[in-house]
Amino acid sequence: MLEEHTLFKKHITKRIDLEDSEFEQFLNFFSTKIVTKRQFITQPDFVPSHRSFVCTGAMRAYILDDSGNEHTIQFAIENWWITDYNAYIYQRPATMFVMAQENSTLLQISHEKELELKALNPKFETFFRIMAERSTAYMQRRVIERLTLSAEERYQHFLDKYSLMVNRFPQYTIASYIGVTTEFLSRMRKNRLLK
Amino acid sequence: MLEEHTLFKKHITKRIDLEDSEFEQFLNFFSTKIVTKRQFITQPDFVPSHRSFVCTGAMRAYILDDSGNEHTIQFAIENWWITDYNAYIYQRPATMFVMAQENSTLLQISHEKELELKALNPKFETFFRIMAERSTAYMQRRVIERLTLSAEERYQHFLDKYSLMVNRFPQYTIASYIGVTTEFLSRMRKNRLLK
DNA sequence: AAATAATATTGATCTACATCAATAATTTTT
DNA sequence: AAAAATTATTGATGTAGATCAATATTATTT
Repeated sequence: MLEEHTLFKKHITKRIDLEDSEFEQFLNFFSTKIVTKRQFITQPDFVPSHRSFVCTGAMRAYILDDSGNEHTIQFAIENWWITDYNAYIYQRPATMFVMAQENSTLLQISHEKELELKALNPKFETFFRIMAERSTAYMQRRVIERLTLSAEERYQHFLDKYSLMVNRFPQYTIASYIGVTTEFLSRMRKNRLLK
Repeated sequence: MLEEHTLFKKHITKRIDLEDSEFEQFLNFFSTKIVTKRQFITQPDFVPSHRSFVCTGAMRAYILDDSGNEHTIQFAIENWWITDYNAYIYQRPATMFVMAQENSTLLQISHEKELELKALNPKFETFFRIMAERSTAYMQRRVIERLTLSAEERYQHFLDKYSLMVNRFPQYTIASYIGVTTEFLSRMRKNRLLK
């Protein structure tokens, strides 16, 4: 089995218990896609046909507001999933860009195939349920952080939780993820050094 | 069948296709709970044992930050589900209060029962998957709104989308949901009148 | 190794929103 | 119908973080 498939298998079987043959069946619904740095896999106004699992590399989802500012919605490195979630599940035109931040290898499943897959075996349905539940929980934590923490605290949390991301994404993308300008993040970092 | 069960049935069967007998089975895992205004069904430090569906009434989930300020995480009126999501799915101590904002009737399922239920019939699993997916999508929209919209715009969106909520929850709770102080929301409302 | 493009820093200034304190209005309880 | 409790408004003032513009640094391409 290919190296990236081993990691994918680990990822899946950590969440649901599968026979080897079941995993093979699961895997068969996915196709490999290679993207190069700065390449987009999703763009506004196009319905995103796939959900992507990052085998190697780094991806980022962001939106552009009316003033032309980027706001990072999600980062994804190895073993993370990424897509324009709203657009994907409702099969509506995307509002996000999903871009390769590094050359990346993805495992992709189409929306149609995903429906088939879930119908095939209740365990597969369970897998997607668990993923969705955890995503909700994660998003809710993000809402809570935004409501209750200062910019500095949000940055510290980011460093604590996503230390692996910090060095792989430009600083301005992290600023846009925690909800500050790149200038302000720069100043916060300077202040920390002075202390 | 009781009136509230009819609404519950509609809610479920809108998402998955069930025989009457299957719905009866589903319903059997739930118990009815009546709560009076200002009563808490979840408090910080206690593991929330249940997920609740509001048959009648109005509930609100909020957290208290270090300065003692309330931040509303979720509103729920008829046909909405509510719980401390993170705490419930991971069965950890809650960080939220979930409080009755009006006298309410709830249909509750315990975490244990929910596990049983999902194992019983793949359709039930599908139901929870769909719910979780939509919750993720909803939460993500909220993250995006917070990143891209001004306080006024967030308030307008709230009015547009949750007009039914507006008159059933105190204004300060709406302020805390969109992420402003009650004073500032009051001022925004005044400015709108002047225009 | 230059040239170019992308990213990060710094300074000056501005503003959206918070804080604090008082009062007014509304709802609930007795 | 008062009294008490809860919620909403208003004014004065403060500040976290934004904006704009310039420059410095780092990474990428030729």
